[in-house]
Amino acid sequence: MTERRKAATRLDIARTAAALFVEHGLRSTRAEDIARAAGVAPRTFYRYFATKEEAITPLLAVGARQWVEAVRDAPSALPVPDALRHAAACALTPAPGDTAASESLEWVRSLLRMAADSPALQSVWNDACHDADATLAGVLAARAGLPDEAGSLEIRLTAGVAGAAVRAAVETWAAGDAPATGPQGPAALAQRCLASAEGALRGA
Amino acid sequence: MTERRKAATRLDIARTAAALFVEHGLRSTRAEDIARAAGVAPRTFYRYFATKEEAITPLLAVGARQWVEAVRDAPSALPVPDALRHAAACALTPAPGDTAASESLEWVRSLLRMAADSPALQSVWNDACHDADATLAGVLAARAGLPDEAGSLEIRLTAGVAGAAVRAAVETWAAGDAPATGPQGPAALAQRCLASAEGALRGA
DNA sequence: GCACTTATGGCAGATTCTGCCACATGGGCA
DNA sequence: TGCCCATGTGGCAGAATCTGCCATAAGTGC
Repeated sequence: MTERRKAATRLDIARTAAALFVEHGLRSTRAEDIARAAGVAPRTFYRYFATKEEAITPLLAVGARQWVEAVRDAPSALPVPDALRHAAACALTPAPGDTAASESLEWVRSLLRMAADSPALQSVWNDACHDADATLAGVLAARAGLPDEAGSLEIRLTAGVAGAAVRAAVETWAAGDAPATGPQGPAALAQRCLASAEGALRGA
Repeated sequence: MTERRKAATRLDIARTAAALFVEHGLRSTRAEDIARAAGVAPRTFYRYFATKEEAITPLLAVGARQWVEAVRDAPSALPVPDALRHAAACALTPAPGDTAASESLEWVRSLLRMAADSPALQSVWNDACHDADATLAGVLAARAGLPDEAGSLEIRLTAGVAGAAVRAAVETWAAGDAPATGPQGPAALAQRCLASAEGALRGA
């Protein structure tokens, strides 16, 4: 239960940080400001995040998390490429009326745009993508029946390629003005990318 | 000419930093220590690198640079997947007797192992890989005749997939004890990965 | 050799980050 | 319920990181 509390404050801090970054700019927002606005002590902030830029990680990771979990929960009879595509569609398509999901995607867009001229934020996004690749590799390994072999070259390659495909889709969407749903939305783009990459995804 | 000088000191600092990291550990090496050992002022160090971890970037990027340039210099008649494979083979195979290339690879191995238990170093590696993807996308766009469209979804996808393949190969090699040449070397692994991913590389 | 651009060094100071310890909070158990 | 303990939190001191500013030196072109 205490785990749940920690995750909640973690998300609280993340949302607070993102809001401050968007409102006042990344540069003129200090870690102390985020902490105060989030209602925690500076020392506590640094127990959750190593740097102020890292504070937005939970917001960037939520989509990836849903994707990976959807892959885990996909019927094991489904071929890997299909499981990846279906999971991406689920994770990146906000259900009509689900404002939380839509707003989550819009936050990602705002943050990615901000990251365009901030190496530190860009780095956070890179890390988030890499973490997603790593956990996806673990899920694919489990799916393949391998006990703990997320380190296998084939698994790593598949996870990396799938991750690159979804990443390209999300970044392309975020760079434009298309709505989160529809043919230019992240889900649709990811379908196309994963389809293009299908040949490289059969290896797992 | 001043450009060349700057690149030289940049590499100097990088080598100094890597040596200190390996010898005394990342934690107990301060930015000031690196600066002194490299013969520059701390203030100058921070003009080259934003953080002490970032100082190793040039060492991680040299291989990627060679790969991308080999792709650029490949005959334009060569299909993209073949160009990528051939370039990877050239960039990751140290010529017999070329101790510089071999040692460069060994440095990468040491640094990647150190990065295994240092989020900050891992982040630097992620950034290096992403930079490589981005420049590769530019080269592929030029190859395809597109004026400046490194931002096209297809190009980005291809570069991302190719980058993921080579990255998986290099990381797998670095995690093991295989020599830099031979069937378990990075070049050979990259060949296999790029071959597996070939289906996803025809899009450009 | 002379002007000029540009890199470097040094210093002050803001900010970031960490170690340490005391306190509070919340979950488990009698 | 009431106590106990594990654990999260706050506060403070201090180290390390990072930046702005200006003076100086180095090197670049005329």
